[in-house]
Amino acid sequence: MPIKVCSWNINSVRLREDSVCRLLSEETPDVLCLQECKSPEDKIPTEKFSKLGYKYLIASGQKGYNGVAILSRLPLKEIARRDFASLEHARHIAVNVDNKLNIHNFYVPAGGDIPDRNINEKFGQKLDYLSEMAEYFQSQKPQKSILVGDLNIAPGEEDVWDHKKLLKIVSHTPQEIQALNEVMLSANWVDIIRKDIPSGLLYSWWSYRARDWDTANKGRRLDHIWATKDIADKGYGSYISRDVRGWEKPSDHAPIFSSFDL
DNA sequence: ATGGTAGGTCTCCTA
Repeated sequence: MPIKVCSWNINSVRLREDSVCRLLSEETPDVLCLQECKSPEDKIPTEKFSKLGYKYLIASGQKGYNGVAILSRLPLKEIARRDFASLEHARHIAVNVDNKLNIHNFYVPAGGDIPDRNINEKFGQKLDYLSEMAEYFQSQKPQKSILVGDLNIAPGEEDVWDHKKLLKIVSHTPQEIQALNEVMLSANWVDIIRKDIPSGLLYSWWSYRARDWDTANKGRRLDHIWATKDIADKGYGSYISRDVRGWEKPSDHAPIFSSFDL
């Protein structure tokens, strides 16, 4: 049986509980990885998710900011939660799914506005976070693993609406793209979304600030699904549900999907 | 060059 995985920055799981239910009903992923839950673990709603068959939830939460969670209809076991860059932020959780594969769910720091760590502390924290991710995976040598989440970096020219205009904008600077590449090389991760959809513009995020996000289409591909090389060939059928960005009271991110035939 | 919108710990912080 293939396992269908979804990653979605929900921007408040409590405000968008019904949107999560709608996504689960319409897209039926086996595992849903959420970021920016903005909720302590014990205040994440569970009842409606459970009624839809998603009985397993493992989360790392905090009040007001950040927060990651994994919802599943297959059994989950927590295998890690780490405080990369010692920020004391809830930005990582890792689980084993049904003894078949491991999933790391990340919410990488956005990094502030100015891409210079001497002026902007947040940019430095983002780079540190990424280098500690790389160190971690270098020592772990993960296998049969998936890494998903809002990595807050759009690495490719076709992952942003204007490559040249965005080169100095946090999320698309060469420095961040290099740091993300180091993470990728640390465990031979393969970008499954781009393996399945190798060319063409592809976005998963559109700012709330655009007057008409759909027409302007100034998007970025900030959300990712990677797999270790040993199972990369088993990944298929990736897609991004752009329609979800147009739902009532939307998150600024669209959910992304890949399936794995394990 | 600027400012635009959204969410939560809500006149301030984060994205």
